[in-house]
Amino acid sequence: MKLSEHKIVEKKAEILTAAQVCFVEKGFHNTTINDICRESGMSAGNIYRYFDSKEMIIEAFAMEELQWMTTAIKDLPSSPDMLQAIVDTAFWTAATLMREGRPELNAELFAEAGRNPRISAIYSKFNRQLITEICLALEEIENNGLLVLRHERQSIAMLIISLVDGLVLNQIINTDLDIMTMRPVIETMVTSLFAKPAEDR
Amino acid sequence: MKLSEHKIVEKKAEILTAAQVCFVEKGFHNTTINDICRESGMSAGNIYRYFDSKEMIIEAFAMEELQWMTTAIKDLPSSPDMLQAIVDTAFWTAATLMREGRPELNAELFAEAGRNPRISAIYSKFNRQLITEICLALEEIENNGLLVLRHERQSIAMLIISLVDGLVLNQIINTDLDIMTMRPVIETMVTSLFAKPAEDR
DNA sequence: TCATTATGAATGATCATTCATTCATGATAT
DNA sequence: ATATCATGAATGAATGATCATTCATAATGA
Repeated sequence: MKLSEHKIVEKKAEILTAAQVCFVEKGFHNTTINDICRESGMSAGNIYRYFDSKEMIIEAFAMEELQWMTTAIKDLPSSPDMLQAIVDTAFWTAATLMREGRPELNAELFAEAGRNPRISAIYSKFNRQLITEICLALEEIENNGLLVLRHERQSIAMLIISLVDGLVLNQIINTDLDIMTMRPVIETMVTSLFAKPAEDR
Repeated sequence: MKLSEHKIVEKKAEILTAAQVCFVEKGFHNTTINDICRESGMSAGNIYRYFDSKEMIIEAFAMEELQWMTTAIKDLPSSPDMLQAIVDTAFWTAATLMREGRPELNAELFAEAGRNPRISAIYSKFNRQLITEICLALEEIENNGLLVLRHERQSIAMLIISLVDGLVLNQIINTDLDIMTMRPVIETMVTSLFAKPAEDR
């Protein structure tokens, strides 16, 4: 009996979940197909029915992981206090990315992007989306006139993204880096990028 | 004729330089000993006279790369304008780490630290040194009384480090990220962590 | 029964590591 | 000065392990 499209997606997801567990502890390249077999309870041959190669598993995984990040931003609420919304989202994103082996996966993705053009392309695409999204939010801030941006929208967006990425990755080597206690500092730094219309620069 | 201690160090350095070239383009795990042979013009057997294993080459390389970072900070000048010195050093460090395949190597190091306890230990050690060094500079700022820290010393140090790391790594996936145009934003963010004594918080 | 899914041993490639051998150079003896 | 030796440096083919991938076969179920 042929599997429905839906069931196929489910199977793939199952494999990717197993792969993720392996990737966290061994990284992309030290994870073997057999590791993924063990973790998913599937045979090697069967995994190859759903993915053409190990490479494709890594790619699909990267897509999924990065997709997560952009959807997280997508519902950046269009609240009256847009600045607070940005700070909250940045903080929440960092906090979420710091749980459950996520920092390790992020490091793996950066490293892979550095040498694998396909992963790099995927990452770039999502990153551009992310920047665009943040810029839109910044535009909204400018338009409502309560605050002035002290720098270019693009630059501000990149800096916020970098700050979050940096915090997440540093968690790997500094396990007692507690994001909660960082909140006030993050708030100060992000807020400093804006000024009241009167004072300007 | 036995090689002098000095010559041995030189040989090792030669191998590490070749390894670095390979690591940039293929990462630690896709680099083979033969790649390093080709790049260094040495035979496999000979390389094993200087390093016990590929693992040890990676470790030695990590040491060297991280050492660089701490020495860069070590001569954080004890200038009258300590705040400016910190901003300058952060900026200069980021700018330097963004050249010549360094972002790729940094990503590789983070990824490796996430799964290899020996690399993680090395990285943690250097990171602690870095934080200590920055905290000392912050203490000096507090002592001379011209500025007040708006947050804990440790937190400020970690945030600055994270910001720099994040910028460096984002360079990998955003090749038109130009650190020069980021300078004013970095300056704003770092400066925001301090206040004049009068206003305080 | 037959179409499809699943298995897992077999295949072939790649690699880290080893080791028998060669090479280079300085010391020693004539 | 020349020939011989000794020592450690360097080579690169061979070894053995590990893996991604394939495929002949079995299970499943409509």
